[in-house]
Amino acid sequence: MDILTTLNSAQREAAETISGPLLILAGPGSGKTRVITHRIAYLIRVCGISPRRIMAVTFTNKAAREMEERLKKLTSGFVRELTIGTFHAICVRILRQDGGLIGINPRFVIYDREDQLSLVKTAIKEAGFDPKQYAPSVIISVISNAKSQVISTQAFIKKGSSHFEEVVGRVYEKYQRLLEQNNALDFDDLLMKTVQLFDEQPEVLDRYRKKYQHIMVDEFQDTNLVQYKLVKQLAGGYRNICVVGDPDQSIYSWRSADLRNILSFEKDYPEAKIVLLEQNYRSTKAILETASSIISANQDRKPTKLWTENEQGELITVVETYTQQEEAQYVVSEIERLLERDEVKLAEFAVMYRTNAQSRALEEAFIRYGTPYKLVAGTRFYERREVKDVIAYLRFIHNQQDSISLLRIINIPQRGIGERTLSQLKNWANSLRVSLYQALQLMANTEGDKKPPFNHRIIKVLSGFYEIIEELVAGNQKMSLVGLFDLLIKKTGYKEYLLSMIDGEERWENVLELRTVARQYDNLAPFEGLATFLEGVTLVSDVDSYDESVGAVTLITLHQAKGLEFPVVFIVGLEEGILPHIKSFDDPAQMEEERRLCYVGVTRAKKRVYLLHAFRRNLMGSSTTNSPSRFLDDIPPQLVAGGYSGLGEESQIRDKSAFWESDIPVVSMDIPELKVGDRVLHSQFGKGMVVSYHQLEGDGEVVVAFPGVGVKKLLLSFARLEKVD
DNA sequence: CGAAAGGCTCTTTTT
DNA sequence: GAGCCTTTCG
Repeated sequence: MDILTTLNSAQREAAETISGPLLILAGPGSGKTRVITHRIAYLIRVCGISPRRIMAVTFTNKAAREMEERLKKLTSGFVRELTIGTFHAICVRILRQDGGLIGINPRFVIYDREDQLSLVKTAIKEAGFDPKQYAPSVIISVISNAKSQVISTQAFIKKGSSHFEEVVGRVYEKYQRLLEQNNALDFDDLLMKTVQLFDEQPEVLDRYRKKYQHIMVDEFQDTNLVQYKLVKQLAGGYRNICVVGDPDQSIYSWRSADLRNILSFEKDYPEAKIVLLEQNYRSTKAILETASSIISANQDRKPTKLWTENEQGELITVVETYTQQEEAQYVVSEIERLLERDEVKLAEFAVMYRTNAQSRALEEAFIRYGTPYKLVAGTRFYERREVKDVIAYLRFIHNQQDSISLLRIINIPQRGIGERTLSQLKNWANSLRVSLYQALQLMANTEGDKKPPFNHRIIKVLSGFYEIIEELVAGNQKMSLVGLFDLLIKKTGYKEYLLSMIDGEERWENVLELRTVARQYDNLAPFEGLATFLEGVTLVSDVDSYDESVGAVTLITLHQAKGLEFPVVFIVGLEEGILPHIKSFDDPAQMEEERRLCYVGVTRAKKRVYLLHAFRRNLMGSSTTNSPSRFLDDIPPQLVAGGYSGLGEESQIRDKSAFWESDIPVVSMDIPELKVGDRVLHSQFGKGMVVSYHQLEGDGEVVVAFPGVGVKKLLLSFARLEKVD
């Protein structure tokens, strides 16, 4: 019983309700995660339910990991057999295990957005259309939407009414056939095929139903129809299904998430108990009131009664700057100001924005001030070319039907296999009705008039590639993953290839980082290691690698910020056209989602909120002027420092502009000559060593490793580095 | 065949 | 401003 003593009465009720359907409507900061973890701990420790009979679905892998950590503490250990993960991760496991029954080869690879794009392009062409006339990305999103609602190709074609739908229908059909030929599934397939598996194989479903006595789903407001169906299938036996969500935080409708799932839940489970978590433990009264005033302007919602016992707290700061550069500069100088007052640490700040492009101006300001920051989406490690190349090799070694990977790697590093060679190979493979790789196999293993009609040079280069792959495939039978990795680099000459490039060093380091990731799978059996590794690298998201313990300011999109919290939050770009985004202007439902996005941002904050907007902003080269976001109008002036109520037509900021400029440190002092390996002294970070050095006009950009502090990118003119011996 | 240069189009958010 | 595609030249 002691497990639940730290919970308030509503939380406790939610945690104690273990049988039957349960809907928890949890406002921001209401201890939702606590309730879920404590509920699971209660099931295990008090009710004696085996962890193996519990499934918990989270929104990100990171959330799953954290929940597991917390549970380890609460249950003193034995959570290993718990099924916990995202819908996608859980479905992959199910399909590898049982997908064979609906014709899925367990060696399938998962196609990401980029792979999808090239496959859809092929599909469009094969269906006899022009990819320039029908944007592949649009077609992908229509197909994805269909899959999210478990609409098969046949069903799609049947219901298609417009000409466009007919086109998509035919492309959809081709696309699915291509996926099959490549033995690949896209993200949506992982979910849709699992639902199909359960539909078509009742005895398999029955096995899973019997296994999972308790199912919990977090972030339920952001589930789509296929996920809802899946939950419904699995919970069909015991009906012990607990879903947790907040309609006001639904921000993924563009990914086919459907708020109506909450209504469906109440309808499908009329006996469901509903628990409201309304006490907020996170934010000050001022912040909560600001958030409420923003969200209450939405028409299509039920009113809520969020409250907090926390103090009133600081007023909200609303700032208009002239440009986005000044906006960024304000953020950094304000952070530096608060840091000096010693109340807050670097990691306690977050800067949030609507679009990734906005991070650039921020980054530049952080670099200029030498203020450490971490960009959550920034690097997109797994989308880097060199990382994708190596993964494509590994993927192809795992599954030689994967022609998308084959086409990616066949001429990297350059082997003289160009477009013409490739089209000859394709034609020959098509005429024999075999895959590209089977064609290579035939070419290498047949003699006489069975030989392909290629000239000598082409046969030679293609054979060269084929032999490398064969050797690697053989290696995968007996080597550890890292062993295979190293063999791959050696046989392909990939390291030399990278190092011959201008930014080769950095790229090679990324490959080494990927190798470090691979090491985690090294203790698995040869074949298993590669399979698990590939699964892991395709299903990771940017937030998954986000580490809050790093001492740096967080730069993050509003979408990614969901579920996180920070003492101080800056939201930038509160402008008409940005937040709310221009794409939502003609659709009231989308506009409401923009508002929820703003609400999510504000409710991340514990102590202080800054809302910024710029008068002038550069978008795609040209400069635009935006008026302040309509969301700002909904904040009562008494909550805003200085009683902001819109600056009106005559923006005062133009006069202030000079003030901001004077705040920029002036380049005047001597700039030390530095080179890699030099030791330097920084007034704040102490002693460090120069890791890289870039000469700029009248300045220099250095990356310095400060022991115990971390790696920092600095501009010499601002960082005031001193060279030491 | 491949590197380099020039011209085009878009930009929301992502498992 | 960048990424993608096409064209051109070696």
